Order: sequence, then structure tokens, then C-alpha cells
Amino acid sequence: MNTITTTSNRARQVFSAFLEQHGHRKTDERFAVLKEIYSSHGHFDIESLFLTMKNKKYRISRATIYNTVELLLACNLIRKHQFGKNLAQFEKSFENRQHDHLICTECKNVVEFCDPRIQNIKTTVGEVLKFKVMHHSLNLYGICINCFEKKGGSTNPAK
Amino acid sequence: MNTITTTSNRARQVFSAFLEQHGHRKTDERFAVLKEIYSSHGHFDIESLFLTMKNKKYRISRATIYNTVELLLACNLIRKHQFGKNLAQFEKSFENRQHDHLICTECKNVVEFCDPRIQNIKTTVGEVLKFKVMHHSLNLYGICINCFEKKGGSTNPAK
DNA sequence: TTCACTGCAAACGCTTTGCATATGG
DNA sequence: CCATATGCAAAGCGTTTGCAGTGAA
Repeated sequence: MNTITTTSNRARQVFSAFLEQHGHRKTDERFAVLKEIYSSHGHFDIESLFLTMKNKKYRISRATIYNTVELLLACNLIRKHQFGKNLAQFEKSFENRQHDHLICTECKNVVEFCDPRIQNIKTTVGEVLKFKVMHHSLNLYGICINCFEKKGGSTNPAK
Repeated sequence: MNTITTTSNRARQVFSAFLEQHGHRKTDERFAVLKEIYSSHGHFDIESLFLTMKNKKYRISRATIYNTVELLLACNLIRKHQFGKNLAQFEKSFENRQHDHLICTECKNVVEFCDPRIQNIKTTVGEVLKFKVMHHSLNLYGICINCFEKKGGSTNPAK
């Protein structure tokens, strides 16, 4: 019916082809992890994915989830983010455009944004420093308007 | 004589004032850590700082270094970077301009760069999303020319 | 049949914490 | 004097690894 189902199915096809191409086995566990990720929204971490699947009576181990997540990263079906030191976060990335994150240091809320100028920076810096830049991580840290007003600031935080 | 000594001394004053203002004790260990950091160059991590100080016959523990580093972060005398998941890296930041990092995913080498366009992104995104952006973290990940050639690529990795 | 994959649990590596001792104010 | 800091070692915590058993091809 909807985009979720369609995207999920296409992701499954991509994953299946990837496994085949690389001589990896197509196990139930791997597809179960993919399905679980693609039927949820927003960011997730390994532990909560593990617990969610345990609750749904899947027979799965953390090791298999770590393994599968590695494969999903390799075929770009998910992206990894390291906002703090611990607890790496992931999100599905199929038919989901590249974006960066703005994090409120007060309420820890995360907002996504896209700015094409980051691409220019990557290109220039790569050329000047002779690097083949593969990917990047840009996080902006600040105070969102709600938290700013609570702290007694004027009404325009961007000033 | 030179900037290093001067900077180191000024940093010591800043730290001393900070400790006083916050009711923290001025212990030998804390100043020893500061001195060690300010007399070295580039990035460092806790473990290597610990080992360096042990070799120099300081009587110091990891716990104290972690504690002191926390205080130095609080008064902006050092900055913290999380390039990979493990091993947080630090660098002194007093009279040291803001810059971002380019990390080689093969040899783990870190190169610094400055690109003024990041400032434009921060301003625009802050205005549009109504955030008061305080700071940012931009890491570019890629393959440096040495590693690229070892892997048999053509001579220009930026292409 | 075979060997990559799995579940489980132990090991890892950096960081934090607990506790007895030491010391700055 | 005594609350804060310290050294040391153990505990935490997310992640990785080792291994015996399992199942896809």
C-alpha cells in the first residue's frame, strides 16, 4: 500500500543481491534484522534493536545483529552515527537523502538538516590535501528556541 | 623566550583562576598534567599521556588524569575529539584557532584544515531552524594519497 | 557434505567508580 | 582538622571474539 512496504521490499532486494554478489549466505536472521529496521522509524541502537526482537520472540543474538549491521552498512542500507562516545546510533538510509544533525545541548533533541555547501567543502579539502574523501560527519551543537526562551534569552536565538 | 613558554604560563594562570573560582584544590598533579599537555604538540590521548608521565617518574594515576582533563575541558584549555569509537583524542586550545579534521580510514592519520564556509552553514542552519549554534564537529573520512597508492589506485585520490 | 553463520558467554578497551589514604586550605 | 583529591584496582559498558553447534547451498 504505502512507501514503507515498498521501500522495505526494495531494501530486501538490494540486500539479497548484495549477499549473493559477495558470497554471503541468505539467512533468516539477516532478513529479520533488515525487516525490523525498515519497519521502524528514526534512529536506533544495537541494544534496543536486540531487545525489541527478543520481545517479538525472535531467536537472535547480539553477535548476529552486530554482524548484520556491518553488512547493511557495507551496502549502504543503513548509516551509522556516533553522537556521544557510547551507544552508536543507526538509521535506515535507502531512499533517504544524506543529511547532517543539529543537536540541542540542553534537551538533547536531534534535528536533521541538509546543506549542499558541505559537498563543496569536501571537494575542496580533498583536492588540496590529496585525500579521497569518502564520507563525513557534521554535527552542530547549540540551543533550540524552546530551551533558549526557558533560559530567559531574547526571542531570536540565531542572533 | 618563546610562544610555548608564554602560552603555557598563561594557560597555567587561567587554570589557577578557574580552580579558585570553582573551589577546586590546586594540586601538584593538576598542574603537572597541564604542563605536560602544554609542552607537547598535536593530539594526545589519556593512555599515552599517562605513560609519558609515568616514564618521567611522575607519581600519577589514570583516574587523576581523567579528572584533570575534565576540568581542563570545562575551562576551555583543551578540546576533545572523538574520531573513532574508542580512544578520545584531545588537544590544547588556548590561543589555537578553530579547525576541523580529515581522517584517513586506512592509516588513521589525522590532518587539520580550516574552511570558512563551515561558518556560513552554521549561520544559515541556525537561522532557519531557530537554533543558537554554539559549536560544531566536522570530520571528513577518506583515504590519504599514500594509502590510496598502496591499494593500487590512480595517482589522484581527489578524482 | 561443508564451511559460513549462529547463539552464548567470555574477553576487550576505554572510562568510571569505590575505597582507603593523603593533603590543601 | 576534614572535605576534597589521589592512587590503585575493580567494575561498567558497548563491542568484539572464540568456540561448539547449526543449517544454507
